Amino acid sequence: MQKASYKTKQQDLLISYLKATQGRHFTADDVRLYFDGKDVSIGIATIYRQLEKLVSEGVVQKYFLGEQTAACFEYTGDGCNAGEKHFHLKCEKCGKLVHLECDDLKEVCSHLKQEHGFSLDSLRTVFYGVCSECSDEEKMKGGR
Amino acid sequence: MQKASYKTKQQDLLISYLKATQGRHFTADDVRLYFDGKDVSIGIATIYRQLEKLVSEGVVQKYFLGEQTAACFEYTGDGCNAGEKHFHLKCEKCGKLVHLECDDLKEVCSHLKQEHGFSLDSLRTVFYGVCSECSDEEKMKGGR
DNA sequence: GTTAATATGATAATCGTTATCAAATTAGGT
DNA sequence: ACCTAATTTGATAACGATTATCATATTAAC
Repeated sequence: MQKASYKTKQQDLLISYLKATQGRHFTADDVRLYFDGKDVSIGIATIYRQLEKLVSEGVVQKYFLGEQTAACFEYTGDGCNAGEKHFHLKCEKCGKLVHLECDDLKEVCSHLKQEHGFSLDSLRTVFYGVCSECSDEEKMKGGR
Repeated sequence: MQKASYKTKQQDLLISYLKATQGRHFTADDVRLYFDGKDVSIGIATIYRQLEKLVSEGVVQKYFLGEQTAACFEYTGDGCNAGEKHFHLKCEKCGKLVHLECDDLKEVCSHLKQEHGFSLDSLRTVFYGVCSECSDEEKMKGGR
C-alpha cells in the first residue's frame, strides 16, 4: 500500500554527504565535485532529483541567494539543527552568509502572525544588507 | 568633467514605462512585451542594460523571488515611494507578493543594527511564508 | 532467478541573463 | 548644418543552472 522506499547507492552517497556537511551550505555542483573522480559518483540529474525529494520531505532546505548564483541547499533534518529556527543574513558587499540564532527575532515571527496573519518561514527567509565588517570598512574610508 | 548623460529614445521609453507602473513589479520581459508590436520598441539587451543602470543608481529595485522565476524590478525612485521603507511578503502557497508598510517592523532594522551590526536592506529583503488567506484555507481543510 | 517497477545518467532542451560587435545614434565642436 | 568621436543599440551567440528525455542499469518482490 505504502510507496516502497527504494534505496540505491547514489542515495546513500548523498545522505553521507549531507551528514558530513552538518549545517553548512552547498550547491548541487558542490555535491557533484565532491564525488567527481572517486570510484563512485552521482550524475548531476540524480543530485537534483534526490535533493528535490529531500526538500519536499523537509529534511533539506533550499535557498535562492540572488544574482546569478545557483540554489543553495542545507541539511536541516534529523535533529541536526531542525526546529531550532535560525535566520540568514546575506551581506551584499562581501557576499558572506551568516547564520543567526536570535530569540528577539523570533518576535518578528509572532508579530507577522498576530498582526498580519503571515506565517514566516524563517528557514527560507534571507535578510539582505551589509554586515558589520563591511559597514566598518565603509566608515574607515570616510564620508562618501 | 562630469560624465555626459546621453539620452536616447529607448531610455525615454523605459522611463515612461516605469512611471506608468508606479510601485508595481515587473520583469525585463514584461517591458519587452509592453513595447512589442508598437512602432517603437526596445531590445531585450537594452532593457537589461538600462534597468541595471537604474538599479545601481538606486532608482529601481531588483528582487529575486526564488525558484525559476525571472528577476523582478520595481520603480522606487523620484519620490514615488522612495524612502518610505516597505517590506515584501511572498506567499509560498499562492505565490502572491504583498507590500507591507509597518512601523513595528522597522524595529527589526534597528535591532539588527544595534545587536548584530547588520544594516538591513529592507527594500531588497523578501519574507517567505504563508499568507493569511492560504493559512485559513489550510485550517478549513482540517487537521492534516 | 525472473520479472516488473523504479532509479540512474548522458545528453538535449529550456530559460533568464550577459557578452559580442557591427551598425545606428548622439553630443560637441567647427 | 556638417563632421567626427563617443556612446548606445539590438540581433545573436554564449553561458550557467536546472529540467526533460529515454535507453540502460539496478532494485524489490515473488
